[in-house]
Amino acid sequence: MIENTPIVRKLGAFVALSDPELSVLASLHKRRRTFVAGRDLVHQGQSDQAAYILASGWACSYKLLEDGQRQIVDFQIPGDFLGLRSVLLYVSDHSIEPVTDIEVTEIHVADLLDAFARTPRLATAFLWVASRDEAMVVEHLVDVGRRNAAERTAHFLLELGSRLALVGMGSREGYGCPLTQYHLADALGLSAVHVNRVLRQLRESGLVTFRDAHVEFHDYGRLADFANFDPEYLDHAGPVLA
Amino acid sequence: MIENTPIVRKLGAFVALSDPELSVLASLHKRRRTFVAGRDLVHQGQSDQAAYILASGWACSYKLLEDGQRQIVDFQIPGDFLGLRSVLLYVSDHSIEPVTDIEVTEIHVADLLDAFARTPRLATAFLWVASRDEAMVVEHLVDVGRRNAAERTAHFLLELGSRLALVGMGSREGYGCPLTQYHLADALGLSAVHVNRVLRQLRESGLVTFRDAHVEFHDYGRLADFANFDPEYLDHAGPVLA
DNA sequence: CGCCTAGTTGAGGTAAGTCAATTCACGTGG
DNA sequence: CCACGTGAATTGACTTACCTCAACTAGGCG
Repeated sequence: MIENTPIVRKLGAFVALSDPELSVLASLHKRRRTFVAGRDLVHQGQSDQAAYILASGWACSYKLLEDGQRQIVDFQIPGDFLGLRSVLLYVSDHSIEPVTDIEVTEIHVADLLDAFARTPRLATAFLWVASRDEAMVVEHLVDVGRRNAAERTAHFLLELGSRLALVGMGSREGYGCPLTQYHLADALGLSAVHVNRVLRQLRESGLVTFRDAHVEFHDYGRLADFANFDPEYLDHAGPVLA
Repeated sequence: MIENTPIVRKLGAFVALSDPELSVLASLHKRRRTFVAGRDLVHQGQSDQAAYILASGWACSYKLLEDGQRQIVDFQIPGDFLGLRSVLLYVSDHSIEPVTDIEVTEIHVADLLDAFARTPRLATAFLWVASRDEAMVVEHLVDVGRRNAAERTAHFLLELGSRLALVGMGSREGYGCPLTQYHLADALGLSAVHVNRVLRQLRESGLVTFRDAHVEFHDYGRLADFANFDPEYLDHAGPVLA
C-alpha cells in the first residue's frame, strides 16, 4: 500500500486513484528538501525544472512591482503545490517565499509529463488541482476588488481557515497562523498600518482575534455573515471521477 | 487534415499535436450555439455538464456579491474557453455573460474526460491552457491590489491588446473593444465615474484613447512604461512539449 | 545592553467613491 | 416626424476609506 501523503489525500478527493496510479505518483517524489523562512525558493523570471509539494510549514507566492510594492497571490499550506504553474509555463511569473521554515518534496517536470503520458487519470487529477487553485485566486480577486478592508480581512481569514480545516490544521474555533501583519497587508492590497486598525476593529467587535500567531474565531456564524463568506465553497462531494 | 480552429492554434502552440490527437480534439466539438449579448450563459452555483469554446464575440466571467456589486474576473475572446473550471469543479463558482452576441461550440464533460484518457497529451495541453488562464487572473489581481486607477486601467488595456494580438484581432496601434465603461469599472474594481475620469486623463496625456468601441494606443512604448507593462509576458517560445 | 522586527496609535493628506445633473445617440411608438 | 425613454458617457461638488508619516512600545536575541 502507498503511504497516505497530503498530495495523495488531495488528488484522491477528486479522482479515485488505483494502486498503479498511486505508485506512479509516489515515484514522482524526489529529494526531500528544506528551506528557511524568508529566503525565496523561486524568483520571478526564473526558468524552472522542478516544482515542489509542501510537506510542512507555510509559504507564499507573490509578484513584485518595479516600485517595490508587492502583491501576495496566495499562501500555501501543507499538501499544496509550489511552482506548478511556473513549470508548465516554463518561466516563473512569480516568486515564492517560505513564511516559516518549510519541508518540501521535489518533482521534476520531465517526470511529471512522463507520468501524465502513462497514467492519464493523473493528468486529469492535476487539472482539477489547478482549477481549484485558480478558484482560490479568483476569490482573492473578488476580495481585493470589491470588498472593503474589514470584510476583506475577515473573508480572507475565514478562507484560510477553511483550507486549513481540510488538512486538519484548523477548525471553527481558529487556527495557528504564522503570518505577520505585513504579509496580510501585501495579500489584501492594504497598508500594514491599516491592517492593524482593521484587526483591532474586528477584535473589538467580538468577531476574530489575530494575535500571537493565532487566529481565534469568537463567533464564526456572525463573522461569516459579516464577511459574506460561504463556508461551503471549497467543499466537494467526493471523487468526481470514479 | 484537421481544420485550423482557434483552439487548435492555441493548444498547438504548447503541444505539437499529432493527427490522431487533432481528430480527437475535433470530435469534442458538438453543437454550435449562439447567445445574445447580456443574457448569461452560466449562473453562479449552476451545475454544468458542458463547457464552451468561444468562436466569435466577447464574453466575461464574473462573480456577484450579495450587495449587488460585481467583480469581473476575466474577459474571453475568440479561442478562449468558457466554463472549463466550472466543469472540472462540478459547480460553477461564477457567472458568464456575453458582452456581444457570441458564437460558441459546446463540449461535454464526459467527452472531455474520455479524450484525456485516450490521448494524454491532450490532457497536458489543457493543463497548460488552465495555467495560462490562471496567470492572467494573477496579473489581474496584481492590477487591482497594487496599482492606482490610472496605471491599472492602462495595464489592463495593454494586456487585453496583447491577448487580442495573439489571435490577430489587435496590434500596437489598437483594437476594437465592445466593452462599456461599466464593464471596465467592474473588472478594475473602480466606480464607473472614476473610470471615466481616468480614461480622460489617459487620453489627455496622449497615451490611449478608449472611445466608440475602439482602443487606440497613441504611444505604445510610453504607455507600456507608464503602466509598468511587460509586453512579452504572454509570449512563449513555441511548443514546449515536442 | 542595545538593536531589530512586529505591532500600535495619532494626525493629516489624497485617491477614489457617491450623488446628482447634463448630454448624446439610439430606438420605438404615437 | 417628433416625443419619449433608455443606456452610455461626462462633469461638478462633496464625502470617505484608506494611505503616509511619524512616534512610540514590547519582545527576542546576539
